[in-house]
Amino acid sequence: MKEKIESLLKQTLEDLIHEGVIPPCELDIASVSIPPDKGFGDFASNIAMVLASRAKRPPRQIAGAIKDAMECHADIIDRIDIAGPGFINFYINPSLWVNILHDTHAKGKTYGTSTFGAGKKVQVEFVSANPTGPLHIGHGRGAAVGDTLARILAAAGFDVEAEYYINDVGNQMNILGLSVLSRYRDLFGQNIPFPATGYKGDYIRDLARRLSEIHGKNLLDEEESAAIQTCRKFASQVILDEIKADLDSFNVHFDHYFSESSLYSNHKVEATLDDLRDKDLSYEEDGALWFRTSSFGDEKDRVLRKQDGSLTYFAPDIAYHKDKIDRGFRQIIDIWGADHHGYVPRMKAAIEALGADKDCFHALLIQLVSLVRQGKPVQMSTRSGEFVTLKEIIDEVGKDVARYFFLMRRCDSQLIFDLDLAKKKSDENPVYYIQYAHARICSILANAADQGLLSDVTQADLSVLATGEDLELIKTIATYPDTVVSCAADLEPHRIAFYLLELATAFHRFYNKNRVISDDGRLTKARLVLIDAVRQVLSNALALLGIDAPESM
RNA sequence: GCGCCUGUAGCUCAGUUGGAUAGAGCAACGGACUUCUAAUCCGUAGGUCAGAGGUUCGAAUCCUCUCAGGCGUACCA
Repeated sequence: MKEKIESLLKQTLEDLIHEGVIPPCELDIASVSIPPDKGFGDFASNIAMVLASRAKRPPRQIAGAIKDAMECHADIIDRIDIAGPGFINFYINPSLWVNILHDTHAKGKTYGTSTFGAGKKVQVEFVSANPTGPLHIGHGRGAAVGDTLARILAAAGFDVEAEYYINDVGNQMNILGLSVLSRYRDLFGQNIPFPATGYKGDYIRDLARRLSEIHGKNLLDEEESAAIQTCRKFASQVILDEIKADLDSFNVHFDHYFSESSLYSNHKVEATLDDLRDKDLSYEEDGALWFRTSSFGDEKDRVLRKQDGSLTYFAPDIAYHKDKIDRGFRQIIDIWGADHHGYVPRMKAAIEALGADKDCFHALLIQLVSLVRQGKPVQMSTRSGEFVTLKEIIDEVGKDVARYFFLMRRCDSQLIFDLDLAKKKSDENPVYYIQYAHARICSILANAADQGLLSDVTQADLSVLATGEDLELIKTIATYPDTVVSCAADLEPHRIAFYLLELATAFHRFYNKNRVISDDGRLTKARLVLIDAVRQVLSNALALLGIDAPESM
């Protein structure tokens, strides 16, 4: 609908430029928006004000010329007003609005999808937590955002891949092995001081216990490095399996798990380092190998290989992103915790140095989540083992509430997750408000089915819906496809959460003021079509957030 | 010190990328169930958009400075 008005406006502008009424300009500036108040029509354009200084004529006069030229489209536009400093307000012919419902019905689950990103391969990489411990609440936000963003991009027509990068190489994995071995020895009375940097969570003791069930006390006799290896391998495998199970119960799905160690076994790290050296992008200094990231906007050069000969985290990460580029992704979206924001310039530099367009890389930074229980902040730290796991959150408040809470804020705004609030099954909880709207509709549809009213609704005369709350509902349904596109274009999934509230509100208001099933047969049929469309859109939008749409509550 | 994010109603947050009288939810107050689910609806009240300058027809939005909170500033990951 919006596009229709926009193209009409552009066409009119072109004609007026041709006639010399207004000076030449790019047609792109002719955009149409939904006004803040219903009194300003269905759509509005500020084009006359934008053109005013260029045309050296008052905006209202230009608006008048545009209005006169557009009034011939009476089949689409009911009325055109000029308001305020020079806004052009369009009132759409109600019979056109009503047609949206045919569209919703015909498209069903695909209503809201588009070809916006057609033909473009994008990758979203998220969570990517080290397999050194269970996922905690901070990972939960990244998981919900990443998974939802992937769903939104797919709905907008992109060819999307969701990927998890497993950091299964490096020092923290040895610390994990050492931590488990230490607890294992404890079980057999060997009291060796626990490593200062070790992981202290109870899950480490569980892993040690399970290891003892498999190996008995055999690991005590092994050489320490071999025993650490055994512990490490076992622990990371078990933990990764648990992470996958947690993600599954959170309705988060990945197309691909990418192992860091594969970069080594396929010699990709080596190849990348060679590549950088051959292009003179790296150099030796002070016994270390440096990458000239400062030539690409970073504030200083970065170390690839340390003095002790081992590689930094950065080195394989460059190889990893080179691999992403080689896989043909037009957009590479990394979802990171905001505490990693200092890492963005060097990754961008790396992308550019690798010869890719630096704008193809987006680091989406997710701000911190702090947990509040009974009004008090819950302290968390992975190393000390004091953290609330994602699994605990899901068990406590449910998957749907947890996902919605993570998705209802802009990513760059810090999130206070109030556990007591999340558990309340009341007005304070927006998730139930939205799901309740869906359940209510299902209930009405079931009633209608019992009365045999659903048989010939496709022939319903929808023109009876052209007023009041019925029309408001239709207009809200009509904005859904645009909302999905804007979320995909701006990488802002929270807008779907707000859209759902808006649609649920419009429905509840409609419900309280009107009856769907009434003595008026024509109106009943039309309204059954209407609420089924609302049900469909609620269900589609909830699916983007990975939240269930219950048929009864 | 430098860099990034945030600051909007008592609380939690939106604000379509510069547009019209700044909006929701919760909390407060007052109403609505003989009716398809009251986990709902309607009404009232609530604001120096942290502060000060600037840019222009027009600023919560863009620029500069100040203040406050968070994060970062590794040859850690």
